[in-house]
Order: sequence, then C-alpha cells, then structure tokens
Amino acid sequence: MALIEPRTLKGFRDFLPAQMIPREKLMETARTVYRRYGFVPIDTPALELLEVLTGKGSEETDRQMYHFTDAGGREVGMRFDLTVPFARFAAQHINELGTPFKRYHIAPVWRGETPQAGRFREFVQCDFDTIGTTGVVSDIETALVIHELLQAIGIDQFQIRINNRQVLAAFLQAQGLENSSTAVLRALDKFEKVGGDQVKKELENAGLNALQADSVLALAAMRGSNDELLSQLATMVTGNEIGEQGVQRLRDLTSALRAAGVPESRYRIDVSIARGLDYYTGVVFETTLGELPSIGSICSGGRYDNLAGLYTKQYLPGIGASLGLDRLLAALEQLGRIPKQPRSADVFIALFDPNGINDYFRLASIVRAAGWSAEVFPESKKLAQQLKYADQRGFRVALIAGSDELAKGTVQIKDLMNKISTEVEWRENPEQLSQALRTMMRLSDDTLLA
RNA sequence: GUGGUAGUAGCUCAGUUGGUUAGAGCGUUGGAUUGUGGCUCCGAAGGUCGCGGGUUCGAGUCCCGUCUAUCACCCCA
Repeated sequence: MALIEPRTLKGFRDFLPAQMIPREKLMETARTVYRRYGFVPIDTPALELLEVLTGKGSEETDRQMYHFTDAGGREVGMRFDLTVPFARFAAQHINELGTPFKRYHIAPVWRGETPQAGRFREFVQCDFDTIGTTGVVSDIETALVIHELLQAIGIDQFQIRINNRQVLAAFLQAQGLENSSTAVLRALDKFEKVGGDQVKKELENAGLNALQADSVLALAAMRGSNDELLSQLATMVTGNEIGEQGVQRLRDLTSALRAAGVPESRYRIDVSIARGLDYYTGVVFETTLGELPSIGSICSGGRYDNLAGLYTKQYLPGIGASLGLDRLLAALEQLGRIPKQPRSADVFIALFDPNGINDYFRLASIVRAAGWSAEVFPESKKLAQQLKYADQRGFRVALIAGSDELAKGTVQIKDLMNKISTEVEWRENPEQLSQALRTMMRLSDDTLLA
C-alpha cells in the first residue's frame, strides 16, 4: 500500500529535542520572571466561539483567523492571540478574581498568514497582563518585566520602543485626521523602513493634503533623547487634554525606568510605533533585538482600557505584553546562540557488567537523590562506544563500574571534560559518592566559566 | 492573498552545452587488542534528484503546474 508522505502543514513545525530543550528553558525563564512580579498562571481554550474573537484586533486579524463550523453548527475560531481570550476570561471571572488581577499565560496561538523567517502559523506567546487598574504604575511594571525578562534570557542588546496612543490620537485630532487614522498610523510605522518620500506618497494616496502629510512626516522625523522627545511632544499636544495625559504618562514611565536603573540604551520613545491592533488605548511597546532587528518585534504589548468592555459593563482596563517565544528562538538560532546538542542529563552510568544492573540503578538513584539527573545506558555495548555516546550528548560525568569495582563496592567517577577520574567507595557509604560528585560538578563549572 | 528566488543523502553542497550504474564532506552505523570518549584508518547503510505532467531516442539538467522554504507587499510575536 502506498505510504503517506510524513509532513507538517505549512507554517506548522515539529520540535526535536535540540529545539525543545532551549524552548522549555525559555518558558521556564518567563514563568520565573512573571512569578517574581506576582503574576499567576491561567489557561483558556484554544477554541472560542467566533463572536468572542472577531472584530477585536483589526480587519486583518479577522482575515488571518482560523475558523470553522463545528458539528453542532457553532461558528468556532482558533485564538489569534492571548489578549482577547484574556479579556473574555476576565469579564467572565472577575468577581471570583478581584482586581487588580495579574496573570501570565504561555500557550500557542494560530494565524493563517504567509510564513517567513520567525513567522509561523502556530507559535507560542508568553503573555503577562494586569487588569483592573489604569494607573501608570502598571505601565511602569510592564516595562520593567519586559526588561527583566530579556535580561534573564541572556540577551544583552535589545531596545524597548515606547509610544503612547493618546499622543498619537491628539496629533491626529489636531491635524483633522481622525478619520484616516489607520492609513496615517500605518504610513508612520513604515517611516524608518521605506523613508520619507515613500511615506509621503502613501499619505497623499490616502487623501491627505500637503500640509497634513508634512505634519505626519515631521512627527515621524522627530529625533533626540527621550527627554528631548518628551518636550517636543509636550509642545505638540499643548491644549489637548488626552495628548497631555499621554505625554505625562510617557514622562512618568521613562523617569521610573531611569530610577529603576534600566540603562538608557535599553528603551526609547519612538513616535512611529503605532501597532496595528485596534484595541490599544495608551502606552504601546515593541522590543527589537540589536543584533537582528529584521526579525521584528519579539516582545510587544500595550494598554487596552476598553477591550473587556466588549464582554461586560464592568470597567476592566488592562495592560500587558507578550514575548514571542518562537520568533525569539528563530532569532537566537540565526544568531547561533542555540547549542547544537543540549545536555540530556548530568551523569552517565555505563552499563559495563550485565550482571550488575541492580547496582547501576542503585547508583542512579543515589545520583538523583543528590540532585542531578542520571541516565543508565540501556545495553552492555563496548565501553568505548558508551563513552562516545556520553561525550556526544554532553554529559558532564560518567560513572564506570565493571565487575571488579562492583565486587569492591566502588565506582569510577570520570569528569568527561577533563578526563580526570577518581574511584570512590559507595556501597557502604553512598554519601561518599554524592560528595565526590559535588566536588567534580563544581570543578567542571569552573572550567566552563574559564 | 500577490510577486521575486530556491528545492539533489539526516545536514552543507558539487553535478560541466540534456547522455549510460547521481558524487563529496560532515553526521549515523560497524570494525581496527573481550575494560575507557572527542583524533586517525577501513567498511556499511542512506537518494522516487520536492511532487505531478510535458518536450526528447534520452531529463537532476529544458518547459508548465503544484507543494515547501525564503524575500518583498500586507500584517505581526
């Protein structure tokens, strides 16, 4: 019978251990950082009623959403992001949760768009959000979490770009552009990429007069330190209450970041960051990698004060951001920062003497009880082959015991990096083995640092 | 969804104006003194040349379609 070609859907991927191990590590880091700030975990279904999901992001997001009719005739959508389901979740459960409520959610989302480097149809987002407070404190905390998160992951060169929708709204209002806001913001967003002439052309196509187009270009061209930009923006929005509020919040945010000791190079006010998602109402964030800006934003978010209003009359303002796990991993891979062969376990136990199986498992449990992972080789192959396997999988230490050692109740502990081995007695006193391991692990840690 | 580029072993690629059994390196695997790894040497496995159709005596090589990847548009993590 004809074989079915084994393959995955366009934009969907399998993950081999070499990819999955760093992937899990990243999720673990995100969890740790989120918990450190008091965010708690939740989960929601992959599928929602279509009406819950559509019309919340933008026309484009609706077009990219996977949807179908289920066997009961219900219109069903696959979640496009984690923010919209969270707004639904909060509206539904807020009486049990109380406000403010801070949650994180690490889960896959699906978008039916054309795949590219760092863009997939199924990818994991690591969201954290705060709901039920409009204060600038949560704006600040969101930025601090983004910063700490990337730092914890071990990325040095990144920049959080910050803007505020209120400021943009004030600008649009002043120019009489409220009705073409989408086109204007889109053009603004492209400024850095395509340049002023192209943007101007686009603006004119969108029906702006020369005066209006020039004002947009002037906005896009604003440059300077964060403080300089703040004062320029303040002048621009003078007299507009919303705009003044936005500028003030940006000012509070940047001064808090400075006070928290976040290096100036790590964040920057950027008036061209607009974000396509319609639900943002205040501060917006995008984070780009200094070494690979072309992959796009790896951590984005912002304030959405009206999103839950679609599901409840209760006022539930929110703010949050999302780390794009798969995009970040794609970037790290391109930068050669993903180890080719990640370690499967710390300690390798050679199966030397087939009659000693019980002892090998006893050794393994001593190692595990001491806090390390251990693996017993499943066959009594030649020792050279077993050591080669151990070497290739990145084990740090091998335990070797043949019939001689087993008879004496000893085992050879071998540091695989330094090729140094010592023999210890373990049968009478297992603590000797864990002690010797501790010493050896410390030694190999030192060599790693050197 | 639209357009550009690409598609040969698990990976990186070679394959001369279309010509007979499609190659290399790395990796995998076995061996080179029945107790010690990353080096070396020898051997082996592994390819419907992405898939389908067409032109031709003959197609990995030319043409068309299709799928996938990638880039751009669009949007975004």
